[in-house]
Amino acid sequence: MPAQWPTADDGAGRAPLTVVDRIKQYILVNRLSPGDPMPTEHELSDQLAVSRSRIREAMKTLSALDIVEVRHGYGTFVGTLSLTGLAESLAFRGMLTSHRDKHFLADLIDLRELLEIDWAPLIVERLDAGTIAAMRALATTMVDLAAQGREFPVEDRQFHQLLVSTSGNALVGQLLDVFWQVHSLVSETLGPASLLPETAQAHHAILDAIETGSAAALEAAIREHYQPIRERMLRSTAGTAD
Amino acid sequence: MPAQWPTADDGAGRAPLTVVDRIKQYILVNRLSPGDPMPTEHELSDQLAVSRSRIREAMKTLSALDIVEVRHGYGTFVGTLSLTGLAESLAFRGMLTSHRDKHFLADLIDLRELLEIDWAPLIVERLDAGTIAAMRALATTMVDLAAQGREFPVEDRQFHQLLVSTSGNALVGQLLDVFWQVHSLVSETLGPASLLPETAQAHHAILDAIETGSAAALEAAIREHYQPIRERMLRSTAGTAD
DNA sequence: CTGGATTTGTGCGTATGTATG
DNA sequence: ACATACATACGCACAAATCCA
Repeated sequence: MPAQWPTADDGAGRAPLTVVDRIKQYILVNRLSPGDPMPTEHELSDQLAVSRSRIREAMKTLSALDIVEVRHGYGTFVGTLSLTGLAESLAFRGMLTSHRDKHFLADLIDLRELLEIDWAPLIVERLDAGTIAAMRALATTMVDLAAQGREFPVEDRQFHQLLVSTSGNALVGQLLDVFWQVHSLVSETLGPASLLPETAQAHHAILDAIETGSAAALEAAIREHYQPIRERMLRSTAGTAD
Repeated sequence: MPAQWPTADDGAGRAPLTVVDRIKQYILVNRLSPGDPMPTEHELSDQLAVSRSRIREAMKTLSALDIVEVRHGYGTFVGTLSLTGLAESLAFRGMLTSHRDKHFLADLIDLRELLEIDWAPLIVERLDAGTIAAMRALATTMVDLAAQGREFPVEDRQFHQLLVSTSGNALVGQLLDVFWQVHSLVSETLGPASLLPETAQAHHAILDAIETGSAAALEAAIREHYQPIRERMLRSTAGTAD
């Protein structure tokens, strides 16, 4: 089946399509899936009748949104449509505004807490024993690391990923993971972590609540988990009054 | 005050910074705010010692994330850090996967409903009379348009923006607005709208519930609002079995 | 309103680095 | 080790848009 190439003028609406839009159209019309190879820059340049510079700039836009993925010296492929762009954008917003606008981090934490609590009833009902065991192991590792004064980003991130994996809503899982990344990045700029043992222990408390089978208990445990994080944030912003 | 320019080698970690990162650094170090002018491409090219093509490609990445905003023939400015990139990315994901993967739209609707319901207690408590009046006017307009068989995207979008404006959480407001845009774009590909009168009337029901002062009533009204939307989606996906 | 200056947008040629086989 | 295909990078010239005197 020959590839179909979108034209510059889009039928009815007479506004000429941008190069970015025409490349998106190409992917849609030819029903490509994530991972499928894209034409080379040279071929795109020929088929769309624009210079390679424009193709490259369009590709930069598309790869920033993970619509395409460029592999140096190899080729270009349809991207996985992940939310890396959102993570970058939010992280930068946090860095830029955390001086004067403390709302951002607070809003971010509120949203994380809110979304996890939303799934509490489903979690106590459907989280399977295997997942719980894996989370328990992560929590134990976190406590150990905290006792040594070390942080535990990988374990924490995976713990929360597993927690909402029950929801069955892929979008909320990806969103929460992005929020975790942003929170992690931005809070690094607020000085060293604090209250590590409390934070680590809170994960055990979450698992305990799940095993009681009470959604209300889980909700309370999740709220308590975010408490030391909030305190640290408030103290940091109080200290860096510019 | 002279501008500070970031160097390629970032102090400790000896991995050379990318052009994108160095431009981000420039914004951060010089404490620029959204709307502030950026150096010209030529000046960036000189100061960062890379060609203008590279600067332009980096700018494309940054403008895709709304970190900078480029105005043809005028200049480049620090962007508003909006979530337009997320909207584009999600919209494309929806277009690409809505054929074989019906989860996406369903997850999106679930998330919208969930987040609006989260704020129901706060809404019934704090939404002021002026805002309610404005929303009532929008709902009336929607019903009128629906009676004529016309759609009402602008009114619907603004209605939901006002609904969550009470939350005080700017992030959730922006996220919900993005979800609205994505939902609107993707559902266009599922054929013409249906159940317009029911959908329009549901907005009046939401306001009625708010005026009763009961969070539970509001929650129920919000759920009912999303019901015809879900039905339409299910019927569309059933009809387009590829 | 008309230039003219500034700035971004576009096109092209060429050389270099990088991955695959 | 070599050849090929591809992405990366640079520099220049000109077009188009915007602003301001």
